[in-house]
Amino acid sequence: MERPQAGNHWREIPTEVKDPSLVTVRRRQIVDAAVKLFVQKGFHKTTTREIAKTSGFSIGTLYEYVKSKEDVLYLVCEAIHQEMEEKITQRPQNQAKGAVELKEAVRGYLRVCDQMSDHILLIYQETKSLPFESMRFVLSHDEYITEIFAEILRRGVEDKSLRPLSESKMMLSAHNIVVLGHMWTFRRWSLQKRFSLDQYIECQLEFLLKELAS
Amino acid sequence: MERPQAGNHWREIPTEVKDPSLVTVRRRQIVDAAVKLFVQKGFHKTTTREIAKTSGFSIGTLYEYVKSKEDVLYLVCEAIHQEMEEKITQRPQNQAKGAVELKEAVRGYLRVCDQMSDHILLIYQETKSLPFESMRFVLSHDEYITEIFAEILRRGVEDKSLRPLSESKMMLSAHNIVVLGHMWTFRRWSLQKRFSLDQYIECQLEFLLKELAS
DNA sequence: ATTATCTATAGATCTATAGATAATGC
DNA sequence: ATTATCTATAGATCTATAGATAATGC
Repeated sequence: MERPQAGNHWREIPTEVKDPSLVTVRRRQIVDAAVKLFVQKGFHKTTTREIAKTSGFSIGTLYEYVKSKEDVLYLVCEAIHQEMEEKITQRPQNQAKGAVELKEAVRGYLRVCDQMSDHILLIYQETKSLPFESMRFVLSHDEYITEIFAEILRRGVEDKSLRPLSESKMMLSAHNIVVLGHMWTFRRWSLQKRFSLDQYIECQLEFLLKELAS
Repeated sequence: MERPQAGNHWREIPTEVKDPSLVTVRRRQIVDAAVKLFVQKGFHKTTTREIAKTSGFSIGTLYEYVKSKEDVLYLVCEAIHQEMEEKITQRPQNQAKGAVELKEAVRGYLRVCDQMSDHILLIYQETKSLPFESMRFVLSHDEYITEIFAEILRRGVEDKSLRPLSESKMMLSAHNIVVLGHMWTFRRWSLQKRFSLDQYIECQLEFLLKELAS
């Protein structure tokens, strides 16, 4: 699964274990366990012992695959972002253009956010617990997603199905779109009183196209 | 300073100290110290000793004014919300109506968010660390702010300076407005590369009025 | 006498590692 | 022989409290 953008590589986390495929398997176990526990109780209230136990091995083994508890958090953030990027970019590239492409992309994106709401929430809440370097890697993911929408907007402006927009306004609109997905996750208790996912999507699209359509 | 809404009262946190005015003074010291520390290093990485020391008294004294560390977090959230509500509702009630009132209110709100960005961020990141009951009180603040904007939208629709909107779409738009302020805080590193606060406000208002103006 | 504050620490963690054991492959 | 895993625990916290001291007001 190639990363779609050159600048978007991940940090190497050191391990004591030699067999790379075993590292992959065990770290997947660690990530699955940790995601579950962090979503339930947050990073700080989860202990390394719990992570090890839920992963299916001992605390000693856990520390063969990571150097610290913060490494686990980084692996979790990385895995979540990879999953999001895959889901977003692997949408069937239908041939739509301009405003129609935008609608399709926003629909797809908001569905992904809905599926991954716990994970998005987790990242919002725990990113600041990462060491600075790791945090920068995590934040760059967000810029990447924003850039995807900026590109679609540029194409829409070019083919005149969207009204003319300065580069800055295009970026702002891209940010707004990304945030539409996040707000569905962190305001869900409030929003879901009134809206199903589909209603939310269609209403937001209506607003968005009032803003942008030519 | 009357609370502007009846349903919007705060939790009582028990104390061992008899003199209520002393409790007010000391808790203000605690909140000021804790806000500073939590913004810097987060709730979990801040120790009760640090809070006591920064407040200017001993750990023993701290525990005369709160029962637990989580009480401190609750007091912090409460103080931040009070400050926000005051700043938002005490805007000079100019006589503007409809779309103009909306613009003024959004401008005022986004300025408050800019001033309080560290605090808004803090609440986003640490609310889930509160015990359930406290969390509900904190979340109700958000609904209150949203309702302020919903009211303005209703008036604008009524006087026809805004286009007709169903009650649901009005609520959604109110949520969107509230989130405009929050996103300025949690995407500031990205947004401030391109926008000053004033530019951000005017661009978002332009988008918003394209959506809503009649 | 009562209230507020401080010092000292009990008790309960939790992370990370050292050293022992089991499994694998030559 | 090497690699992976486990057990047991060192060492370092951190929260919350008990009991001692100082300050206040009658």
